Amino acid sequence: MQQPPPPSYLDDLNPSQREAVEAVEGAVLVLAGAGTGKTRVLTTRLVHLIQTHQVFPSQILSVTFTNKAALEMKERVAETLGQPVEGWWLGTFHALAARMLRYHCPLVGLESNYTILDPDDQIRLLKQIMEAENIDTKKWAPKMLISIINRWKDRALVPDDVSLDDVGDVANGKMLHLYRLYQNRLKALNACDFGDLLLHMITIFKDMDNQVLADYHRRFRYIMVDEYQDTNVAQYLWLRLLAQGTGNICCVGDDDQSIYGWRGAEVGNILKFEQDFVGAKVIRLEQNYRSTGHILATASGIISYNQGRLGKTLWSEQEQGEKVKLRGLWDGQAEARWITEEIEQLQRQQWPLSQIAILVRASFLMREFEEQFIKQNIPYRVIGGARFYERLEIRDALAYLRLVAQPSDDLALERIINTPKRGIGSTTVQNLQTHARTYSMSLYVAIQDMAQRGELRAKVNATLMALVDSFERWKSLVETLPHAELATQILEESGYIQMWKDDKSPDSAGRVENLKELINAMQDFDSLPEFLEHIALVMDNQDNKSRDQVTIMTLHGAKGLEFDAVFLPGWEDGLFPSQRSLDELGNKGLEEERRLAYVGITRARKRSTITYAANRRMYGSWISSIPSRFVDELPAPSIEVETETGLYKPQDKTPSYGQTYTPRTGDNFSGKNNDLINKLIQERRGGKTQTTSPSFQKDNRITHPKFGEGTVVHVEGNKLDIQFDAGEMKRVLGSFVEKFEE
DNA sequence: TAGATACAGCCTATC
DNA sequence: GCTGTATCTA
Repeated sequence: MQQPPPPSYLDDLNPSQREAVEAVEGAVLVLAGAGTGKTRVLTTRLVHLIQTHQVFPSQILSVTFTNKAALEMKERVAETLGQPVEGWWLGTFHALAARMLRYHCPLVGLESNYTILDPDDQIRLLKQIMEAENIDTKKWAPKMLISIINRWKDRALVPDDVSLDDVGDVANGKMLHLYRLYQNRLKALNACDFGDLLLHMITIFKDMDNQVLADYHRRFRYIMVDEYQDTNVAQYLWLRLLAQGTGNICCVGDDDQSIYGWRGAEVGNILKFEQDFVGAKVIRLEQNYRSTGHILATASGIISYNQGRLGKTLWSEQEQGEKVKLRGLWDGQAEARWITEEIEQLQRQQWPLSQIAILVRASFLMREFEEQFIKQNIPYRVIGGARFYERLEIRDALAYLRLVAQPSDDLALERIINTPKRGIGSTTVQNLQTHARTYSMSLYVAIQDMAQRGELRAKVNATLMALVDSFERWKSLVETLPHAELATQILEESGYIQMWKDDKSPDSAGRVENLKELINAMQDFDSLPEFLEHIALVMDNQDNKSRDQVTIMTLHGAKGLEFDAVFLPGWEDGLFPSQRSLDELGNKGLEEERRLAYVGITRARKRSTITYAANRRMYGSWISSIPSRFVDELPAPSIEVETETGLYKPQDKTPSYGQTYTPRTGDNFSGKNNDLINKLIQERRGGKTQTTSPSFQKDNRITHPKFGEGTVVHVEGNKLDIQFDAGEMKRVLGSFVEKFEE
């Protein structure tokens, strides 16, 4: 018998890629360095399973971190196969867990129409609990405490699992108690948060009295995981429980690109893979197809300073190319100006703008670039910022819909009970909450109950009964009216749309548009609950990458992407590596920052440029910095230094980070000339117009709305000491006074 | 109840 | 330097 020829989809793979594709049985870890064809391996492997091993797509579970990654995989597989794949379990950890939980939620005490709370709801809920427990929400920020709970959930710790040593004196030693109360509240609200989606499924899997895990073992023959270095403990356990069936699990990742430790990712998962899955095969993808030699050498040079790596040696057949440029500049504005000039030069040399990116450590750095681009008329797009479903008006509209779908959703009711304004104040809401708590009922029921007992003031009673009547009417329409029409009706009858139409602020028109877009999006779904789950788990910002624009984004956002030319500004100690990471996580934090640098440099195909500024405006005051310690780690043979004299001499580095730099009061530094630009930026972003408050100097004449006219005698940051003409000497904030032109 | 003033805190960001 | 929120006052 003759061997059949190997399938053609294997043709373009190098030996290690091919090995990774063909190793279908058992546990496999594919260590895929930056630019080594990771996505290609994942998609080809799936095609291989389906075509050569005759696996049904419904027997394959593929997990990603983002919807974008899932979508990309789906598209690429369809492309290779020539048709879309049906029945494949492909999605994010949370979407897949939610899909499972819909079936099994009664096992953890939830009804199938449970609500998935967003991070904002989580905070509000915890805050309420803290207030009820008399814990000072000023001393202990709810935002901070909820992140402790989230980290516990990342580690798959339910309240019973949390050890007392873990708790410390946070929230006066009541942290664990708060966690318990929080979980109880969620159950009472028939809700769960993102972490619970996985945690509940793990609880169900571990319970031997049900057959749930055994059923999934029969169902899934092959499991594939992308970005394994970003998994947290809960995700690892979820995967491991599922993989216990056939033992066929293939994880793809790169320990050098682990940059999400701060949100619970556990690099240990990838480092310990061989111990966790006994007999695991480790395959390294080391041939880089993306970057030129110097870029690769620079990235490798930096990352080699990290300890405890699995170790990979990236190599490439590409030419050495240009050296990585390094440039120091006077301040953030000069930096933006210089990079803009570089980009204009690339533009003249016919580099497409869509292949140029500016990757920043923190988003406040983006502003300076936007200003320059607007000035120079360079088209750009900013990735990041508020997502569609995070917008105020979308969240309000969703609250109405959530309440119709699930009347016990107290958080939704609180959100809209006085939006639009109905004359229901915090006192009324508090009374309702007390009543609801006393009788263990939802707020919605509490309204009806209090009304019946005649415990509400006549005016409030009338308003609330009208609201309840509306909701009852909308609820009765859920089954009969198409939900997009129902949503339109709700937003009109509640007066919510009208509220924005009447609003005079410049962004209200945009908000009305967004609401229309929301209703449009609803039409693609069969039911209201299905839509609500989609919006919580799957809704992505679609980016219009078709146009020829420079991309401005964070380093985190850039992982997985590539560009011809990449600019990496802000390489200053304290900013990058970020002081906060160093303070909070020490060497671990430093290494994660270094991996971020590695991710940044390896995004570039042909040109990589690193810059730093001696002075930068941060939160309104000026900060002087020294170049990032990573600058010293750049391998000299691959670097071309282009530094203005006097700004940076490696031998003569005087640590001055944190010192305040007194700005020149000239035009470059005052907010004066930026008013027009601010307006332009706001227009593009669709946001409201912001006013730049003028900077004040001694002897400026001012007016204050309350105290009248006066003279500035002393300036301290944004605080001014003013001698008022009426005789009084006062210290006021600059934002409350106006310059007075005589 | 709602508008005005005061003031803290701010990185990265998926679902 | 902006924004969200806590607190005060009409």
